[in-house]
Amino acid sequence: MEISSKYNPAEVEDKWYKYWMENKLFHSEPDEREPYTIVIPPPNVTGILHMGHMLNNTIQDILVRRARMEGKNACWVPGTDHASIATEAKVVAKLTSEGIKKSDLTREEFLSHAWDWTHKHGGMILEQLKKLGASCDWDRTCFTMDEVRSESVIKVFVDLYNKGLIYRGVRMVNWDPQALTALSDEEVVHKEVNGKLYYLRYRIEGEEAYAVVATTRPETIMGDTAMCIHPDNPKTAHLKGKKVIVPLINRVIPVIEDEYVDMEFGTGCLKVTPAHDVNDYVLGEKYNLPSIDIFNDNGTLNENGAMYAGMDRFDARKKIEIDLGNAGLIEKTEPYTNKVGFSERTNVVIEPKLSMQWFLKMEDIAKPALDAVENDTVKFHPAKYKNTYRHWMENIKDWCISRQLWWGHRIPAYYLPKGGVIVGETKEKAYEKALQTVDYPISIDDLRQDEDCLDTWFSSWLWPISVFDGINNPDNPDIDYYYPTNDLVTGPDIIFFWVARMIMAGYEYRQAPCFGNVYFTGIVRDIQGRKMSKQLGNSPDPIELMEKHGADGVRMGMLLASSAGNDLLFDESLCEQGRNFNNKIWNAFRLVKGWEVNNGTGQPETAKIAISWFGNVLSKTIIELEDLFSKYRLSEALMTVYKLFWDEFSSWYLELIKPAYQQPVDPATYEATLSFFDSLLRLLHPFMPFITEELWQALGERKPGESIMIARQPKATTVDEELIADFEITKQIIAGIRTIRLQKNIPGKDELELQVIGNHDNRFDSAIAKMANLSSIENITEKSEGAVGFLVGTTEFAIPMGDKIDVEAELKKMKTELEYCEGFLQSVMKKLSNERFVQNAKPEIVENERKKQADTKSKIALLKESIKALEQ
RNA sequence: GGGCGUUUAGCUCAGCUGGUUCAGAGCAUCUGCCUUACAAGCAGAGGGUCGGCGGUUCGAAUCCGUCAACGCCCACCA
Repeated sequence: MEISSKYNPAEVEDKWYKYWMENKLFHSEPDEREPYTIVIPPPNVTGILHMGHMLNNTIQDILVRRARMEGKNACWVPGTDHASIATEAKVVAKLTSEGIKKSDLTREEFLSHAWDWTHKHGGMILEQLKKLGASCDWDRTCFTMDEVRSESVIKVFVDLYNKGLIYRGVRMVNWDPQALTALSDEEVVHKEVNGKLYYLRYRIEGEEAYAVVATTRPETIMGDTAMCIHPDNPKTAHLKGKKVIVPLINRVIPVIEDEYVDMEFGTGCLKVTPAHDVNDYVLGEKYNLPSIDIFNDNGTLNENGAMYAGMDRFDARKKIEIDLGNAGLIEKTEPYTNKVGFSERTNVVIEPKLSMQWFLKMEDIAKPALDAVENDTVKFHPAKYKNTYRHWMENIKDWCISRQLWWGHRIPAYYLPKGGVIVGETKEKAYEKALQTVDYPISIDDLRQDEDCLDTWFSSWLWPISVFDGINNPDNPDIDYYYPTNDLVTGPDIIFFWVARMIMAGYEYRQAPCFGNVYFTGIVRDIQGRKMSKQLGNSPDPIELMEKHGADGVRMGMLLASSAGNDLLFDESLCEQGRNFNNKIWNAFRLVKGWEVNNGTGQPETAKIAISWFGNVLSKTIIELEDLFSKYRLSEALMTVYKLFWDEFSSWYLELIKPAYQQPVDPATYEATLSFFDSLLRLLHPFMPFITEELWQALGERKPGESIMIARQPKATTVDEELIADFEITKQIIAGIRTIRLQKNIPGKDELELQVIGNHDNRFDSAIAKMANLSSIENITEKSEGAVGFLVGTTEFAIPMGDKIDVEAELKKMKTELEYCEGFLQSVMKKLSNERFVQNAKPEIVENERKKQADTKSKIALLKESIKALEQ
């Protein structure tokens, strides 16, 4: 049969993915086997695949496929996230482009647009994951806003409310003036911004003097309700008990004293704007100050902004600077860098704003979740993230869970006509409850549902439970079987958003951890170490990459770059390495399958050696791999299999057993080789699913529906370490001869004679002869004249050269070697003559040094002899 | 401002509890080969005083201190 010398992924990948799907090989149902469960970190429903997804899902697929091949009942649940704020923003933008304003639509109309959008663009990312080979159980695909998940979210909200853990209150929250919603602290990113520090003059009431205040936000002076000084600050002591006048608007405000004020900063005077600064808010509470809100929700100034009403906050800042300057009320300005909060989603400057929001009390539910990670019930890989986690959990603040959005789970709270709120899973249930609590007649239509919806993470945190319907039906067979899940693979950037909260939900609703291990991937960066981003245009399109290099090639490229716990610098050339490896496997297969088997052919000695040696190397590697997988060192595991296939199997084993051109192979060797190949494909399968399936199917007779996917991982047998070590010496001898060939320009076709001086194990001589193309191997006592030699251990090997020898070059080489050996011997002797070393060091260490000493001495003797012989 | 982490070959990284798997791997580089599986390949080779300084020890890439550079997380100093 004629097979191309290049592997063509495009021809095989879709075929096998279809085959796996048709045979339901991804699907899992509870049975008597041990379960292995992963839930996917749900990507945004309308998102498209980027390199971060590629990495994350490649890792999950490797873990799932490996577990499946270990005989576990593997289940990888896929799904998507409704991504409340991001999706709503996209829908609003789309409507705007069509000339439709959100404010002109009813909630129902808007949601209908949002669902249209979701159905049109949704789920594409899951289709893309199939290209990667992801072995998800697609029959279990979930969406955070589908019926079961929505019901779960509402149920949990009601439950937590009834437990007294959810409350409603006016708090200072992070307000996004573009998305027009509150955000949790985690959704705010602080960035350094170059701005100005303004020194503003506040006239002291009844005096001609001024008190000067330093601020970065002069536009907020209209909201000032006090000035604050430190009680012990001599510089500001003259202001005690006085009142000052707010510039421009001439409102009189008191001077209060609090130790919060930093005496060193600015002028020692602080303007207090309780409505627009978190610290000022605290001061306002403490001293019972009025709070004047000067902003509209969209960041423009309201009627409290006096002559600036209607202006955008940043325009107002510029205008007020001019006006204050003209009025002589700015003492000076200086350049100033400070940290400003930005919305993670819309990237606009966050405005601290007082508003009524829903909160979840965190302290109690955080406790078991903190312990679980501390005592490794939930293990973090790498463990360094335990510190980050602990710090956050120990300082946890209540979670603002309400969002002023429509796209999401609407808060199941219903307001009564005469005040008060009832929380219930449905309006009907709330109404029933209301009838019991109010003493006036009401109809169900009198109940008005809260307009807000819940933070997206309020549904994601239930994910490991809700995908198995464990909230609505806590005793169903799926949740009993699959929960707790085994591994979670995600990025450290969402450790607080998601990971921590899932662990909390796990303890709150299952009294058990939601997963055993969390594998944190690094961030995918480009080769220069920059984050991949649309703006930079440095992010390759994953689909194009897979079309170019094959999914297996890209998977390998991703993994090669991702050493455990570090960011990865991704470069397309890594995929080329993956593709090259695919070709290597492909061609090894072509070689083996091209052989003719002849029952009459006897098994050569070299083949026997090769089979025995490689069997041991294989077993040894299998054991190594088990260890690496147990530590989640996947990149190293891949490298280990890579070297096993490329170096040990292809370069050594296959070359050893390869019959002469157009000669048949004996059946015993052929069978052994097929069996090794089979094992190698199984070891490789979790990393490169497509090519391994293609070749495994062609390697032997397969029944319909059979697949390498559900074959077992090969098992290790006992390992003969000594045999492996001895063969390593054989490799060195062969390499030594090859080096001489190269140096002396002797073609591979020319047969050589090998002379051995000293101890030599001749078990592998036939292998040496074959691999180095020798006509004879001879034990002699003295190297013949005109032979070029090399040392392996303390044994000398030599090739007679006749007149080809370059005496000068040989001498130089040997003298260099001698010099090195003498230096080495000296350092060993120095150690051994140190009494404290001999006394204190472990006996085997000392023994080792003695052996080094003896070996080096005999080497030196050999070299000296050879040099003497040459010099004659 | 606090906390954590990183620094080992040109690049990306392994080196756990100090001493033969201690100076390693892959890629890149260099040399010679189109040898009938594979030139996207084969064979071979070179390359690092383990960030700087100090200490502990018979012995330090490994433990301690300190400095430097870089990265990440957290924090209300206007």
